[in-house]
Amino acid sequence: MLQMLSLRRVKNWKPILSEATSSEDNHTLYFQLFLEIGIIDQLASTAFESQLPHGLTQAQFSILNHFTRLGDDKTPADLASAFQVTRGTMTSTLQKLEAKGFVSLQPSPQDGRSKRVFITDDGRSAHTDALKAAAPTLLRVNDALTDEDVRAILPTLQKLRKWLDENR
Amino acid sequence: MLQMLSLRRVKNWKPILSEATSSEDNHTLYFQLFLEIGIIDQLASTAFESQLPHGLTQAQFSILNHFTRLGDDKTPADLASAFQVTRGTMTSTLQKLEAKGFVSLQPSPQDGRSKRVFITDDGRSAHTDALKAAAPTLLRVNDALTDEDVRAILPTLQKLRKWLDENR
DNA sequence: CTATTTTAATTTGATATCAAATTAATGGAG
DNA sequence: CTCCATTAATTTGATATCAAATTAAAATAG
Repeated sequence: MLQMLSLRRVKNWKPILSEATSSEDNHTLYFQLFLEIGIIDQLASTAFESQLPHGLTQAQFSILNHFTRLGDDKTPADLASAFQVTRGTMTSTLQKLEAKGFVSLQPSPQDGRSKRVFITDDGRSAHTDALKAAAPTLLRVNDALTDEDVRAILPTLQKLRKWLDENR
Repeated sequence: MLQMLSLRRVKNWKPILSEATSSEDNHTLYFQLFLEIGIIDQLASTAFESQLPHGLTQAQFSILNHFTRLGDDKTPADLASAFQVTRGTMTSTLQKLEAKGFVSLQPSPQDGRSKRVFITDDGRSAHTDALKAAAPTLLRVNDALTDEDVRAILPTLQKLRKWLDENR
């Protein structure tokens, strides 16, 4: 499937030595985009994780965050799919969260193979603590970008994210 | 690279505070920005890494890419700092690259404790192979974004990346 | 109904990474 | 010069993750 998209069939393709609109190939432009995004993600993730309370990893925080927004009562398989990790990884992450008392796992009434995962009151509280801890660091980014900067680029990033999510 | 340990794994995020103060608006705006960036990075990295030739990991490719962009003759400590990994991790990654013949490590003439890392001709060639392998996938993104979309957001992303890099 | 296939969760073995300990070399204070 | 603190790289032990194998239950085919 990917092979069908040879260079010459892609819209906006230009010969390498063309001076038409840019000194760089399209693929270089996109590579640059993903390189910037990758560096930003790495720097931001490192900063964020170092502030998480209760010994939470980002994986653990992400699950609490998911539950507070979209509700709990999910299967481990649901969560593995939502976060795009293997079920084995989700088994491990949920065991860590359960050991901390932040989620509760119960057998599924409908399916003897399955389980249902719920967030506990302590889990909700830990999630709130994490958001509070992260806020000051997030707000420091105001030294680099204005709100208008962010609002100007968010729609394009959302468009890209949705496309990547639907075309993976 | 960071796998699930990342903001980028948090899908379907929505602001908590619909009636927030401007300060709270701010932090949710920036949280949303980093979530979009994180998800994009995760999806793009997964797609990219699966196409890498020569058994290159993303960490290994990143070093070859760094050398072709910014020049080689760096110390392992320089590279560890540039990529925000520990020196132990960099030791390991460089050993893998050296085993493949893509970099060469030489004792520093100035400092008996230190080494200098160089990219080899095979390393440059592997880097080119990787870019060629990735190009078709990168260009598919043209289905989601125009070149103008990308050129419009790149300066803001660069500004953010530079600020994060200088303020970590 | 029984046998087979599929699915859910877990376990196992491998790898990438980190933090902390170790080794070796440098540089500075006396 | 000698001793001590610092620095560069590596090693070690731990953890998060993945792919593949395993176990148990459900769904399906005959």
